[in-house]
Amino acid sequence: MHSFSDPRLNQLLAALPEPDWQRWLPQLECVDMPLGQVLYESGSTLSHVYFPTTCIVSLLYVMENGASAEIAVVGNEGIVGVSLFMGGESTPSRAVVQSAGHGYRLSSEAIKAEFNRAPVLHLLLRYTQALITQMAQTAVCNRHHSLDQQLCRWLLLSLDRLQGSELVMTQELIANMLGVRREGVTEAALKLQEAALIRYARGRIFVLDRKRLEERTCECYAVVKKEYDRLLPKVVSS
Amino acid sequence: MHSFSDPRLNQLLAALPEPDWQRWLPQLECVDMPLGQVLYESGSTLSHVYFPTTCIVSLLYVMENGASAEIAVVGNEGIVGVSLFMGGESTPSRAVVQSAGHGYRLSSEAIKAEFNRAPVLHLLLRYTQALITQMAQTAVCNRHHSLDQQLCRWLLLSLDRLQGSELVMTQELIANMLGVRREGVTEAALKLQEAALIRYARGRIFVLDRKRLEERTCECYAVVKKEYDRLLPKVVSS
DNA sequence: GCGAGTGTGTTCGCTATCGAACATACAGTG
DNA sequence: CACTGTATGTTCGATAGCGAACACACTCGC
Repeated sequence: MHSFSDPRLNQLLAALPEPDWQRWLPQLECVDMPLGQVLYESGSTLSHVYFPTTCIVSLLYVMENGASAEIAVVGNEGIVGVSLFMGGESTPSRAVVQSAGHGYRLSSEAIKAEFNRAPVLHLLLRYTQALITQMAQTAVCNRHHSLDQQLCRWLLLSLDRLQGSELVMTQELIANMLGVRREGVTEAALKLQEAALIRYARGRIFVLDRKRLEERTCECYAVVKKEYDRLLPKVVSS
Repeated sequence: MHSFSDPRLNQLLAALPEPDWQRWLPQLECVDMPLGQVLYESGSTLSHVYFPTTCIVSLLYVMENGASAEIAVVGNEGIVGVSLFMGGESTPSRAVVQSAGHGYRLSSEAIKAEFNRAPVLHLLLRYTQALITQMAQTAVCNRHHSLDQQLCRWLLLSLDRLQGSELVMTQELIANMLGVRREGVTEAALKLQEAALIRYARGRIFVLDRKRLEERTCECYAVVKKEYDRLLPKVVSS
């Protein structure tokens, strides 16, 4: 028994009309995506687009001084490497696997060829608009909301892209994503643990009370969620 | 003598191949864009896309409590209303004229019809990628850089979208855009004035030393600038 | 069962920004 | 010219998050 996941766990792939799907299938290549793997570097020419199935990928901007901040997160609802079909070939950010799992990839030539066929295009563009919303909301949240709220938002966004309620993730890594100090994350996480919203231990976080996390986060989470729901095809629960 | 500007002051329109341009021209409608005009509201269905020629438009997210933050700025290099061709029809932000002037607009039906013709598409998508970069960098900047640096960035981004070196803009408005207090902008602006980088008086800001503004801002400005230069057609100086 | 490495908890002083309140000063109106 | 509104300047205490340093504690490999 191999560990390859069903490509249609990715919602964009799942939403492809049958003829498109049949054409894509032979070109899709399953790839293992271990924690920390870099899918593309800032400014590098992308060779593939990635469709996560069971992993989560962070889009990070890495500053000149080495500090970084997550500007968006992509899971099985999306695609990594939109700059390939947006026409830029590269983008000044890095894509890193934030939660290990699998995904499928398609070569840049294949995606560009596909993109020149109209029907597929609209689905990918709608997804891109949702991604834009997530970025915009990240900007707003960074400006206006507390670390506590941002941690809740981050947990929820990650949770939405995984099955189950466990995240494999250290506070140090979360701090890198949010662009804050690790100590700040420790304090915020302590509060959440004391309030029995989450429980964690050495790199594992269990979400105990999702509902109250949603109450505790800022409006940014809901705005992004609503926009993904609006723009992307409904998921049939598997 | 009317005050209508040449539509080809907009760089995207200017970059249209001749046949496309001939087809678009009769559909373009010149519109006056006074300070503060709202081109679209959060969530509303867009009726037109706008091509600024001599104005600047801010894309703002307005929070539940009424506070706002600018997530991107569009001038004669771009187009307002990308969600129309991205497929979403609306977006959870507001577009407001930040600097008065003129622009041209195209009805949603027209832009969608045009978008289904391949060649035009690539130009608009490349622009959209540049816009995505601006948003991502806004998120990073909000997280990591000082108000002083952000003010420099904002001035430079605005300056790039105007001819001349004067901005008509109060500190209060800048504060709204940056999502900070007006007093903070006053302090930062004072420093810049004392250093003779700018001079201002009652809603007019004169940039005296652009070079040193660039030295003083964070890397975010250069990242965005470089990406616009890379992705968009070269401008022929008029 | 020991040690090294990793993950988490705690503390302290520091700084940028906030929130609120108030002062000044210029510009257009009548 | 006086009045009014708008734009800018200044101050004060409060606070969130930073930077640095250090303590503890669990886990894995030997």
